[in-house]
Amino acid sequence: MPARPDDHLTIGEVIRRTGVPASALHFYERKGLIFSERGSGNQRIFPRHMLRRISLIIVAKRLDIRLSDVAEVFTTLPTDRAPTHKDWQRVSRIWKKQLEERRRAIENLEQELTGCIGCGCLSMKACLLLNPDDALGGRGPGPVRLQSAPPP
Amino acid sequence: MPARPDDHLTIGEVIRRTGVPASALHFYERKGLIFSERGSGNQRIFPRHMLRRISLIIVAKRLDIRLSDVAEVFTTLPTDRAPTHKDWQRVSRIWKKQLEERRRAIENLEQELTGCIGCGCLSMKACLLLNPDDALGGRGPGPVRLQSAPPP
DNA sequence: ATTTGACCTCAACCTCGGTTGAGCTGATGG
DNA sequence: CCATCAGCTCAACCGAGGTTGAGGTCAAAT
Repeated sequence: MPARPDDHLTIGEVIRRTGVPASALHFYERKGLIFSERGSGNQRIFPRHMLRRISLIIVAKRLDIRLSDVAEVFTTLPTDRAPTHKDWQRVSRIWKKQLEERRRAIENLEQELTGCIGCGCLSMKACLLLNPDDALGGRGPGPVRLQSAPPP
Repeated sequence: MPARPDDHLTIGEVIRRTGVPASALHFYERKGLIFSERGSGNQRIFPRHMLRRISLIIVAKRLDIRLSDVAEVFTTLPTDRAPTHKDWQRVSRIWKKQLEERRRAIENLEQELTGCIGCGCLSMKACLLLNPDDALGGRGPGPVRLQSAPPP
């Protein structure tokens, strides 16, 4: 039973409370997502409010948000205390928008695919599925550049 | 101007028609998604109908379908001729279902997140966002195992 | 005769989100 | 005195989906 001050946790305690393994915590620390002080023997000592950040990382993982995006919103979070309810609302609304975007992208693909199921042409020059950002039509007949933008 | 028989293409021709770089074609071949005969100097000679398979791969990429899934549906495709319209319909309906599943998963997350924006507890033992497959409640009070299944 | 172009193979490298293992220290208990 | 545990660092590895580069071959053009 470590006689830690009540607002600091060892990595073992953090692991028990969050379920996040040490290797991942180390990793997050290296990425600057979380941070710790160090104890007498160089052990990590986490301020208790770090649990909140870790919760946010766990949520982000569920939402398939990349850690770099997490890092970005984390720059707007206080480092010396737990994020407030308002902080959470801001962050979660950002992430909700990302979800919405993803959903809309999928809905668009569903539309396209539905249209193309009946067609089935898969023509390299005419098929919408094969030519996403299709500016096709302004360039007259003939072969059309695929996949990459025209060179400048 | 290579005097190829009209139903066979060099890799260069395939690249020009599909926009897929040689490195990717090599890769797809190693993965068993496409195949080629070899010419006098060991060059790949692609049967023309291979363009259809490549189209399917391109579509799958747009849909964020993994190559292993593509490989799976490809086992149901003819290897000696182009897939028929029916083949395409079967495959595209499978992929459409995958899109639907993904959309529904996102919709669920959106729901959860919306619920949690107001709450903001992010409690390690009570928060739905943090405890996905929550069997919570059958196990009484006290700390609840996170992330991993209970040991057997 | 040689240079160019198209093609080949094989091995190494990249990102992302970590995991695994080797080898170390420092505190605690018997 | 020594074992054990908790923690540390650093380097290597995984899988997905390729890309990049070195070095070799072959045929056509100069």
